[in-house]
Amino acid sequence: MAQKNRLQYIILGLLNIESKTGYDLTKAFDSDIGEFWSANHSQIYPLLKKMEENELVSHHEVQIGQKLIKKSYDITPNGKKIFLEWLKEAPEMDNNHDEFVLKLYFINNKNSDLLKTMVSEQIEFRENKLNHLTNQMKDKFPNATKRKAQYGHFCVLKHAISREKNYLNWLKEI
Amino acid sequence: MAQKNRLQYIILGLLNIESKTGYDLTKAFDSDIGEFWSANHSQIYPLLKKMEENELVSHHEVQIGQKLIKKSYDITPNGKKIFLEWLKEAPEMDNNHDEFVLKLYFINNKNSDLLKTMVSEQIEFRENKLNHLTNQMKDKFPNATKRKAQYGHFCVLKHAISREKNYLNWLKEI
DNA sequence: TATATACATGTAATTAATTACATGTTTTTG
DNA sequence: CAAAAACATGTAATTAATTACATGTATATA
Repeated sequence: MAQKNRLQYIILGLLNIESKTGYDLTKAFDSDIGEFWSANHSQIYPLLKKMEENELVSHHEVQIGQKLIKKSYDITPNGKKIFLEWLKEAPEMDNNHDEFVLKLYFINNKNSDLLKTMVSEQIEFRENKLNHLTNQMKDKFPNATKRKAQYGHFCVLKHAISREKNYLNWLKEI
Repeated sequence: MAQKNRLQYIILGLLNIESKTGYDLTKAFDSDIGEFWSANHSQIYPLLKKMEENELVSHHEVQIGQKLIKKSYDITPNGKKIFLEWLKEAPEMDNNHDEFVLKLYFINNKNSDLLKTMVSEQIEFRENKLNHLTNQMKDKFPNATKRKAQYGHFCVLKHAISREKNYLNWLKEI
């Protein structure tokens, strides 16, 4: 694609919290981060290698059981520097690539059956998502202490929830 | 990237309205469609060529001035079929890749100066965007007739506006 | 104890998308 | 009329990201 190397910064951000293996990082995209970003292990492993060459991360080996040796990656001082610089830069604004919205753009007949089906399916989908997100919120931020400890994450989740609510309102108006 | 060929469908959708040149298509991403999707001419021209090979589009030549010959592309019956099939499919949901949100995720100190700067800069940015969008709305949909004629586009713009308002509310809460 | 599931780590092939390179014509405007 | 801006169309190099290929270990469970 030729994007702005965002995965690299996400990896740095996650390693900045604590040492992680490629597998741990991969899993992060199935849970927390996965709520708003995606990545595959087949992209993560080679990138970790490249980042190690560039001295943004290093790794130490951890023996598990009899044979298995895990590579646990750590952020280097240089990695921290690069990460903080990125945090401080103004974020790039790229478009919301929402395929539902894209499709809708091409539908000009207010009364078409296709529009009705699309909208009602989308409503169902979004309601499920909203449900999932509110559960996440209950699980992860049941009290003020947790909200403070991970304030950024809390805000992001709150954002996702209000976005879904707003999305649903809009859908119902159509 | 290995995405789902969405640009191809956008091109089909735009050609389905009327015959267009590569340049016209490119410009579409600076105006209407550009509000929520992006593409470069260096991606559009080769794709048009490929789509012509696949018989989704064809072109006819139009002489301009003395020397210049424009290629105006038309959607083929097969192209229309493919486009409508795509419209009917359930849209793929991919993540909102919002870099501001991503950065926020990594900031856990509620009182940090960085957070304050980031949020206030983002508020400014989003207010400009909201402003731009409401102007678009006034320009393009001043009356009910226009809203009906391009209902999809109208809905998309309304969505963008309500999304920005919601985004701003959320930002101000932080 | 067999077996399924989760853990763990890679590479290869392909495609999508950006940035930069490259060239020429037509129209507008000062 | 000269110059700038907009029109017009491509290619090349690079990078990002997905899907598929490939292999093996450790742990939980039936």
